[in-house]
Amino acid sequence: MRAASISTRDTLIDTATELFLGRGFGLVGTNELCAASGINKGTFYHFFPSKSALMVAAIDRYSERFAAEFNDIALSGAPASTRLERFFDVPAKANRAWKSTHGFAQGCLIGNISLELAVVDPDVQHAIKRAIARWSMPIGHVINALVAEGTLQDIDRAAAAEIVIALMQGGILLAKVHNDPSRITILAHGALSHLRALASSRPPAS
Amino acid sequence: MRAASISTRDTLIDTATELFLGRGFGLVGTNELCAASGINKGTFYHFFPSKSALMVAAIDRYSERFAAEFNDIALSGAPASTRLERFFDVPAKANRAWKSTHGFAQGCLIGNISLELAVVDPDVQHAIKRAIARWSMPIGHVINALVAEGTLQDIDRAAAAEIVIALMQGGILLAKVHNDPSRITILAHGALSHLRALASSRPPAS
DNA sequence: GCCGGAGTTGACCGACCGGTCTGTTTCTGC
DNA sequence: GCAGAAACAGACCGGTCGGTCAACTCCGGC
Repeated sequence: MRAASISTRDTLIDTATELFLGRGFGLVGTNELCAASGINKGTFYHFFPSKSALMVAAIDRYSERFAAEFNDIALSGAPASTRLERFFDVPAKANRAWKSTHGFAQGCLIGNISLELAVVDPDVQHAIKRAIARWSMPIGHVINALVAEGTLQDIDRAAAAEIVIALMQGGILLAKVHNDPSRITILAHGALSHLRALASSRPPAS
Repeated sequence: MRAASISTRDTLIDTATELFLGRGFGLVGTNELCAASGINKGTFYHFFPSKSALMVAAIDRYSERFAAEFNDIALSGAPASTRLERFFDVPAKANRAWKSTHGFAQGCLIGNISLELAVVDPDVQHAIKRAIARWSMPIGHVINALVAEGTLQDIDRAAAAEIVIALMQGGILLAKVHNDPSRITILAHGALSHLRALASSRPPAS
């Protein structure tokens, strides 16, 4: 049935996200993927031409899910500096949820997979760039607001948004190593100061 | 001969570091490891009980190499704030060197491998914690100096050092995604401001 | 001068890898 | 109610995986 087929594909993507988050790409096999999804090999390759194609789909869905949460924050009525800090709650919350069900902090699919496949598989590389671009938009929106209200000097929005993403990723790494999701939030406290220093040292026109 | 045996082990660790940096742990096989090292399977398992034991050895050597460079910077006569920024030159330089020989930015062995194996293999997890502790020492030394000279309010040294490491890791991720090692240096500019914000919001006694 | 052990070799192991193929079932459009 | 496509099943493929093993070389100590 068609409805079931869609959910089969979805199930595959969701379990893939779970497993790849836990052990990366190379250490998770197609058999395991199928078993965990409750489907057969043939069904797997009916929906995806390859294992790495599933990885791309997982990255896309994963990045869209987070982008939606970032958008909600960006469009909320809170003060811009508050919204900036709240962005960090998104990965922090996801990490806490994961930890409560799996027992350990999980990290970020984008950050984690980038080494393993970014170089080897161009499609994955593009998916990762797409994810960062998606996340940069709501974050850039808030940075815009910070500049407009004078909290921040004029600054390259895209570069600043990526700095924020980098701060998150750094925090996620600490969270993973120490198995403590609250480390992500700590990084949030310095984000605005960090951007301010960047704005004063590197004008956007440079 | 004994001399050759030591260098065989060293070769194995060095080529493992190269290969793991390029494609992670799971996607690099023992056969490839042996072929690239110019040795045989038996020799591999003469020196290491398992593939992941080699990973641990590679992490240890890798972290020691960087720790030595951090130490040099920490003990140099430069102003403390300059030393803080110079820490970021270490991964930036390594990334540039790698890019010039391999054509792409490589990332960091510790940051990259932590997802793949941190949970699965406790030995690797400990090696990663060891690496971060090693790096925290010279960085903490400079943070101490910043506090002593009044540039920074009193702050939890260990936590602050890990923040700096997190900033580096975030920068390394950007460098990898954009294949541009200079992204690491950009993160350095805001490091001091970031720590200052942290110091004022979270006193060390908390 | 030979003995023991470190170093090294490469064939070999079963398990599992990603992926293919041939069906069978189930839904949909007509 | 049937034709055709989409969904699903699962046996099967060659190859590679991490790891083992028995044999051999080489060298320092006695």
